[in-house]
Amino acid sequence: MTRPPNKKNSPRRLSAVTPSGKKESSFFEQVYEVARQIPRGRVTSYGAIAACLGSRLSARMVGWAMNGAGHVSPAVPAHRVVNRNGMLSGKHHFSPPGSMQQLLEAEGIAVQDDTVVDFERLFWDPATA
DNA sequence: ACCATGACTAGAA
DNA sequence: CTTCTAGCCATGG
Repeated sequence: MTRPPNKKNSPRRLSAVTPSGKKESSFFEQVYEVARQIPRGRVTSYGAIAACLGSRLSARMVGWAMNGAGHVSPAVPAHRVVNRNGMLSGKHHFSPPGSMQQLLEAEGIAVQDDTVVDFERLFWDPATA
């Protein structure tokens, strides 16, 4: 299929706010949308979301986007997003930091040593949605 | 325009 | 097995 010489992929141009709460960015909004699709009691990894957006290498941007997940609406279940190890790498960004684990346990997800138990079993792939 | 940072990941030693 | 390095892309200064 002929793909127009688009310099960049512009899937959607929704308004979102950067972690700094300054302007809007589509990248963050895409991350928020995927994150909101995470079923309750399930978890996913930054790379999975990044891959769904097109570049799994941009997992850093996903995590960074989550920085603004706390001030967007509807709220984004950032606590369901962990790294590919199943570790709650971003728990330090919660307030309090232990709230992330508490939220996961409230959904039936066992967390031990800051790591999701049976992470592979609870893993939810956005591409499979 | 350039440099530094960031809730990551995969690969190499 | 563990530990380190490099790549990645977007935002801020």
